[in-house]
Amino acid sequence: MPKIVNHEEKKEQIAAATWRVVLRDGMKGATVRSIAKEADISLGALRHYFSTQDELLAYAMQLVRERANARIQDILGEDLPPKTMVRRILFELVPLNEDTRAEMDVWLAYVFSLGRKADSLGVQQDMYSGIRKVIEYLEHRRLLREDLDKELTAETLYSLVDGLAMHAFLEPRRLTKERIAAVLTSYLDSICIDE
Amino acid sequence: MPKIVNHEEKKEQIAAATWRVVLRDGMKGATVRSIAKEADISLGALRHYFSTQDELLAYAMQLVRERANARIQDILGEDLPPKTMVRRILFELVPLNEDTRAEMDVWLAYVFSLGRKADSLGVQQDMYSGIRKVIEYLEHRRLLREDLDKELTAETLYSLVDGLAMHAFLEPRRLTKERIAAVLTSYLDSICIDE
DNA sequence: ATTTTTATAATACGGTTGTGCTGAAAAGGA
DNA sequence: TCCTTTTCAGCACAACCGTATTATAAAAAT
Repeated sequence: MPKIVNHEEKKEQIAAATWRVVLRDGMKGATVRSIAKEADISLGALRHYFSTQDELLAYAMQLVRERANARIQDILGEDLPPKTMVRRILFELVPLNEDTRAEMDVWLAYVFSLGRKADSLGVQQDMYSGIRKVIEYLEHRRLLREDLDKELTAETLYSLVDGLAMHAFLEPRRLTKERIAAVLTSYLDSICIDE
Repeated sequence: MPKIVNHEEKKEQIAAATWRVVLRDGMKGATVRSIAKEADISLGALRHYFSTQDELLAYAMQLVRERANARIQDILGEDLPPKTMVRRILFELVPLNEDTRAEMDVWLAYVFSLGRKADSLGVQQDMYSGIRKVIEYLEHRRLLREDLDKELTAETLYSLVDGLAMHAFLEPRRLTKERIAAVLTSYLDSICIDE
């Protein structure tokens, strides 16, 4: 056997380089050459790990999803008051620090570059059902106002979260993280029973 | 003087071809060549109206904005009950028919392809202030619940509108227009005084 | 009819793209 | 030591990109 190199680790390094390039130059600048340069490897080496550009981008972007999922799973493992836990989870889906902001920006640039393919590729498919579960969790803990339509509330919260992420991308100077947090908190309060 | 050709009209035809290309192939496929082909003109003819690609795209996308603005101005000119007028305006900002959906999809693909330039270019500048005015209009007509923070409410509504547009783009099969209308209507009701 | 200006077409050019191909270097197993 | 397999580098190629240049056609103005 040849030189030992952790395949998965190397692929993640390349994915990280991909993120940096997308953040710096947008999806248009995310060429295989510039990514290889950013990762400080040759074009041939890059192609050894990803045989096509689509494969590379799909991997790099799926990794973004997995990271976000992992963070949410961590929060679910903690022992927190229900409403605090819900707020913490929602705060992970919205750009409140430089890391999550970078993740969101990369993700948004990618999904919108897919054009009409985004639907069939099923990007962000389990997001709505995830938000749905959050709402049901609130109801189960008797924290949700009882006059609300659960489906509509979930859809509203879901749109609110991604709308905030979108505006944080397009207008980062106007939409500060404090403002994002305030919007999300106030909406959460508005659908919860006040006590 | 030479052959008479309505300059502005021709540019709008080319812009329309640009929209079709972006919808079909995404921003990546929006090359000057494919746009010229879609508009059924030569590359040289295209270049006679737009000397650079950026200029063409900027024109085509600003036209999208102007169309939306014009539709809203039309509604403002009508004589409608205040809440109906507000709902009608919000419905123009969200993809509820094939035309507005196409407009939104093209617009979203464009602004996200700009990457970090979007902020400095000030795309969708006056959107927030526009929503702000809608909220103030509701308050002035004594329709807005008085316990609400106006700024936060405007920011929430703004994010909700664009979040819905975004999801209509990414998940058109799940998020039907009926559902979009229901979400927007229910949120509008929730911030208005019930009577 | 001739001039002049615009509209359009055709072609060219330098650069970049994704991807394929070849071969060498490296390193564990025999 | 030799062999096999992985890792990686480099180059090549065809296609496409945005833009520039040039030439032709058309039509209003003189």
